[in-house]
Amino acid sequence: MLCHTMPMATETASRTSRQSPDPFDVFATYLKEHRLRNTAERNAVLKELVQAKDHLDAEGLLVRLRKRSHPVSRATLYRTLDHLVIAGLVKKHSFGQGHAQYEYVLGRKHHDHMVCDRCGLVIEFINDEIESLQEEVCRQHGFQSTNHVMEIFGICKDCRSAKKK
Amino acid sequence: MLCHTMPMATETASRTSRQSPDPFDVFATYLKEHRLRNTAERNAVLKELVQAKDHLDAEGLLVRLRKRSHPVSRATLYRTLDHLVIAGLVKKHSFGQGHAQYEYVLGRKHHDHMVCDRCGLVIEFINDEIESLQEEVCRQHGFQSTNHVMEIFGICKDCRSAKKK
DNA sequence: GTGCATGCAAAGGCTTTGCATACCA
DNA sequence: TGGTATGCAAAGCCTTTGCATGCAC
Repeated sequence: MLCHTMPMATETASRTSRQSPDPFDVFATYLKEHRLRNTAERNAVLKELVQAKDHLDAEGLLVRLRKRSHPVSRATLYRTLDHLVIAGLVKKHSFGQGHAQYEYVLGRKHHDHMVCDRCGLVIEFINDEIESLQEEVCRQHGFQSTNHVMEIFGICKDCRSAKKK
Repeated sequence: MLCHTMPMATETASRTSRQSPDPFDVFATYLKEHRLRNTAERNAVLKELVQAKDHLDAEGLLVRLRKRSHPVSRATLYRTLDHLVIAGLVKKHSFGQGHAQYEYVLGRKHHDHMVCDRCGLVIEFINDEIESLQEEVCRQHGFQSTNHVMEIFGICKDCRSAKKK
């Protein structure tokens, strides 16, 4: 069975190739400007998100932090995530109903998501035409957009062929 | 307490210019097909959603039901909402973080939303070009879309001018 | 040293569930 | 009448918060 590893080229490129700002520097600056403290816990959370390839929820982050870097309490995790979102390093999504998912976005181009209802797979895609149409719509309504989300739910390629059998 | 569950003919007419299917009929059919019971509570919830112009959350529905038609318990409300979503009469959104919002959609064209971060205003819009681009993206990925959501967050016209003053 | 940050545990908000009773089919 | 639907209250889940202690600045 074929794997769908197709248009991820864009993604890998945007994350690694262009020299994007160092997340820890950016975070340090944010913390300084807001007179917040640069702690090991805060950096551990950021590190885990930078390393993660997928979207992670709070529980997943907690587990990884316990295993791999620096265990952190739930309270600190949530408080840190708030800062990371405000600082623009991380985006918060609510695909599934119930728990939020977090994604490291610094230096990455805006992208949208397809989410498989069956296996939970998240496919990212970029479509500039859609982006510019969105801006157009905002202009028409005098709406100043700060953020937008597009999510397509359905059944992914693999689940579709699995179903047929 | 009196509960009359039938003033729907007028309703449907006023809501849509095109003759769209009667929601109560559609629901009744759904219930019959699934061997579920056609109860006053279930119809009251549907009625409230049909009448509502805006997106409503569970709490808002509960309040309206208490005041205007037929009081319903939280448990029944949520259980009924699930059925309405499955039946395709209602869509569930999670704009705000925390509580879901419900919207009656039967016979309405698919549309997307702009949500004002300041005042909570929800503006609906339709853009066929975006729709077809979305379908195109799905085709490219072999993804079978069942639903999609586009939300633009930001500051609405009114809040922008209010801010300037 | 001064406060903010952390961790713990408890509380919060929304939603779901177990169980006895009510009522549709 | 049989068996689902309802309502109540309690529990679940994710997230936030209060408070004493710890640590960055």
